[in-house]
Amino acid sequence: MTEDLAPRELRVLVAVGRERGFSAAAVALGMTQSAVSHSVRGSERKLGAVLFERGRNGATATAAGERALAHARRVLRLLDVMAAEVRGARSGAEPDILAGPLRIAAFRSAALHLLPRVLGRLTARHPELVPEVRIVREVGRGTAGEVLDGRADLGIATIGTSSPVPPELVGGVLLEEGYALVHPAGHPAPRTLPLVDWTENCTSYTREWWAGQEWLPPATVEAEDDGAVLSMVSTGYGMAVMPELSLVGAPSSVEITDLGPERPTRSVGYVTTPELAASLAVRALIRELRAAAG
Amino acid sequence: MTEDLAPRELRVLVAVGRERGFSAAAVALGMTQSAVSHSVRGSERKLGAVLFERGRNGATATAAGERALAHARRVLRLLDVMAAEVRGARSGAEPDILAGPLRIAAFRSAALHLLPRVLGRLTARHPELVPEVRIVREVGRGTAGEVLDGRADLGIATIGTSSPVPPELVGGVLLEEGYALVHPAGHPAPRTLPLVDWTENCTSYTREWWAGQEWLPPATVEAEDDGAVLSMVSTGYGMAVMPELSLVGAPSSVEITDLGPERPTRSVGYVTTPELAASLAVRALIRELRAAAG
DNA sequence: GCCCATCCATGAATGCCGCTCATACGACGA
DNA sequence: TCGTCGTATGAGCGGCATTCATGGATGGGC
Repeated sequence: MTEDLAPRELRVLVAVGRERGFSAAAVALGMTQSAVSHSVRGSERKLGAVLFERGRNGATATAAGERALAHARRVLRLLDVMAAEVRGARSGAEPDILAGPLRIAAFRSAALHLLPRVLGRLTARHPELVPEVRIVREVGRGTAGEVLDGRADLGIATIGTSSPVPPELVGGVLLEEGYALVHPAGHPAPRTLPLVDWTENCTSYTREWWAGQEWLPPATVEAEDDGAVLSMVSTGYGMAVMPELSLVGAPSSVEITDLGPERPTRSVGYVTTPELAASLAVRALIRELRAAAG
Repeated sequence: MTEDLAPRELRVLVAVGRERGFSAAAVALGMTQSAVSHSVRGSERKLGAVLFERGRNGATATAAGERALAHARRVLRLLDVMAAEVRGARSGAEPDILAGPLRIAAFRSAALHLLPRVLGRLTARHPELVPEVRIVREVGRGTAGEVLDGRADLGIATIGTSSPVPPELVGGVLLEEGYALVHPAGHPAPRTLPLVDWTENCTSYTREWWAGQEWLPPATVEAEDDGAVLSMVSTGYGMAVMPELSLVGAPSSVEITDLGPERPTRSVGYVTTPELAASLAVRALIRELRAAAG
C-alpha cells in the first residue's frame, strides 16, 4: 500500500491551509471542491489523524494538521530544490544560469526602499531569475517565520537581541541604520507635536532610547504602518522617530533631524535556511544585498 | 502537469541507486524491471536530466543522479517523519509521543562510549523511538556525508576548522574533549615506546601539538581504529595519544597520563538537516546529547 | 565468430486511483 | 422555511503506472 502522501496531496493540504477552506483551495488549485475533499480525506486516512476542523466557514488546521502543513511545505520545497539542482547539474551545464522564482519576505520599508535597487541589479545580472517579494509585518515570528514555514526563501528582518536569528536558520546583518526625528517642514517647535508611532515599532529599539530622554512627547498616536506615519507627519499632524530606511524618498514637506550620536539604531539583516544559503540563487541575492548595504 | 516526482518514483530511484541496477531494484521493490525502467525514464523526463548511466552490468548514478538520490532519500525520510509526528499529535494525544526509527551516524568512539548513555535515556523517555546507530569512519565527508545523502538523520562528528559544519546542514558543538597519553601500566619509560596511531586520527588535532613538542616518538605504527590502538597499547606494544572518549572503559593494563593544559583537544558535535532539526524526534535526541555532554 | 547470458528499452494491454459530476447533508441568516 | 454557503459522498470516467511480451545492446565462453 502506498503509505506516504503524493506531492499532489501535499499541495492540496497546503492550499487548504492557506485558503482556509476546501472550496477556496479547490478554486486556487483549479480543481473541484469534491477532489479536495476526497484528497484531504485520503491524506487523513493515510496519516491516521484528522488534519482539518471543518466548520461553518471553511476549514482550520488541527494541531496534527499544523504539523503536517509545516512538513508538507518543507517536502514540496525540497522537491523544488531537487528539481532545480538536478537540472543545474545535468551534463556539464555551467553553474551560472540562475532561473526560476526567488521568494523574498521583507518588512515594508525594506521592500519599498531597499529591495528595488537590489532586485534591479539582480535581475539585470540574472534575467531568468524572477524575484517575488512579500511584505510581512514584523510582529510575531516575522519574516523568519515565513522562511521557517517554507513560504519564503529569504527574509529581510531586523536582527537584535529581542529578535535573534532562529537556531535552525542562518542569517547575517546587512546594515545598521539610525533613527531620525521627522517633523513637518518649517514647524517652529516640532518637539511639542504629538508622537506618531506604528504597530511594528512598538517593541522596538526606540523604547530604551526614550527612557533616557528628558523630552516627553505630549501624546502618542498609533498608525497602521510607517508609510501612514510619514503621511501623517507630512500633513502636519505630528512628528515621529523613524528608521532611515522608512525615510528614503520622504516628501519635501517634512524635515528630517539627526538625533545625534546617541540616537537609537537597529540592525537590518537577512535570514534563510542553511540549505537555501548554499543555493546559487540565494547566494547571488545575498551578494547583491551586501553590495547595496555596504 | 504533475511536475514533481511521486514518492513511488523516489523509492524507485533510491532502490536503483542502492542496488546498482534496474533489474535488481525491481526485485528489491517487488515489481517488474519494466516498471522500473518506465519509472526512471519518467523521472528523468520530469527533471530534464539523465540520472543513471546504463551499462553492461547495471546502472550507476550520474552527477545529476547523485544529487537527485540525496534529495530523494531526504524527502522520503521527511515524509516518514511527518507521518510519525502527525500520528503522534492526533486528536488530543499528549504532544510528545515519539515513535519510529531514528538513524544516527557516529564515529566509533562516540558510538561506543557516548551514545549508549544518551540512547538509554532517550528510549526511556520515548519507548516507541527506535534509534539505529551506524558507525562511520571519519574520513572524507564523514558522518555529515551520511546526513547529506539522506542515509542518517543525525551525525555525531568532530567539528573544527578542518571539518566545519557544511553550509546546507545545521549543527552544534556538544563537548570539547582533551587528548591524553595512554601507555602500558607500569612501564618505566613510556615515551620511548613506538607511537600507535590510527587512520582517522591522521589529519587530526594532534599534529599541531606534536609540532610544538620536543619529544619525538621512536616510531609510528598505524592501526585499524582507536579500539585496535588501545588493544595494542594494553598488550605493551606501544603508547598512544587518544581522545578521552576513546579511553572510556580502558582496561587496567594501561595507564592514562594527562598531557597538561597545552594538550590537544577536539570538539565533538552533531550535524543534521534543517528539516529534521525541526522534527520532534531529532530535537529530543539533541536535548539528550546536550544533557549528557553538559 | 557464434551463441548465450544479462542487462535495459519499448509498445500494447490492463487495472487502479484520482478526478469530476451530481447530489446529499448540515448550519446559519433572512 | 427557504436560500446560501460550506463539506461529504457515491458513481462513473480517464489517465497513468504496471505488467507482459518482445526487441536491442553488450560482453564472455567456447
